[in-house]
Amino acid sequence: MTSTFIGNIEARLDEKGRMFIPAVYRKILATEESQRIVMRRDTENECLVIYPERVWNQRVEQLSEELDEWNPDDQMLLMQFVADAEYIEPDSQGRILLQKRNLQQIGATSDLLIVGMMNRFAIWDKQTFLNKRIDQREFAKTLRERMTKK
Amino acid sequence: MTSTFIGNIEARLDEKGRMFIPAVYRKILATEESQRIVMRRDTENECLVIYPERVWNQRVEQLSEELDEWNPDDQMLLMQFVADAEYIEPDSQGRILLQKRNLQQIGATSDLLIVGMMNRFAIWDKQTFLNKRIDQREFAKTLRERMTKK
DNA sequence: CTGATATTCCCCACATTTCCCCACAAAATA
DNA sequence: TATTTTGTGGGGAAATGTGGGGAATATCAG
Repeated sequence: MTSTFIGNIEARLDEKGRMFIPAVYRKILATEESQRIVMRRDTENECLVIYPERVWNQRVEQLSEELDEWNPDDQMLLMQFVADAEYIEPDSQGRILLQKRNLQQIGATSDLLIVGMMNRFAIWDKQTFLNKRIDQREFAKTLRERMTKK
Repeated sequence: MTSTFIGNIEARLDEKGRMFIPAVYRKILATEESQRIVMRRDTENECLVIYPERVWNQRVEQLSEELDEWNPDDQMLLMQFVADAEYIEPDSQGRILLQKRNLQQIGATSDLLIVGMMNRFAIWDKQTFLNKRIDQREFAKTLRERMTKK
């Protein structure tokens, strides 16, 4: 059983638009069969999601199975999902270069936050994430209510 | 049948922010298949919870099953649960390094208390725990009422 | 086609953090 | 009292995260 991406790690965007992938995450990526990773803006939130290739493939497959191959609307959905994704490759220091349009999509300043999501992880502008966060007490309450057996 | 985490043990935080895991607990951890452990602030109280990886995985799975994969609110809950956790690794002496933000979350002074919770255990600031404790008589009464068959 | 400009990416340098290791104190056990 | 186990405290090497120079490559206007 291998580790998963958990936790949140502060990261800085340098002048050249580069961001390091935390060593903890790099180690997990290194255990993957394929070293390639895929980045896509999240469908729900203002953040970028990074998938190990295997996980990306699973996700696309899941969508393909669920959506109708001969329904044009469904196919448009699938196409758009794929069209906004791209392979990215870390440099020799383990940093990735973020494009201006990607940065724009998440309203990036130079303070970013890398957030684990088990089989993948997300890049947020730090402040955006903090604003989005449910406050601790509220979080506990919602979770409690949601999980308590009726 | 393996032992569980019970009891409460005083622990000190050293200059570098390290805290030893009591030998009793280390022995229990050693019986786990995976040596990895996960730490997360507790959702309900001002303390840090330490899970053997197996127990952590169970918990996440439990949440995943209960929550809806395509409901954004549910996903936010799950993400926040995962985002506040981290793998921690004891050093060769069996100590763990606590980050400043973790210490802050529990209002840690240098006197801590390690409290068993069966399949996991918690780290409290000693004074915080003592304040939180239900007094003995009250405790007996509540327990009696709660357990008495109606 | 050519030169100017921007982009990408390799490399080196350095500050900071983490963690390995040793030494020893304190407590438990024999 | 001897001996093992457990807990405490640093020194310093190694890993990690930053930053930037500059070569190679791509982009583009004239």
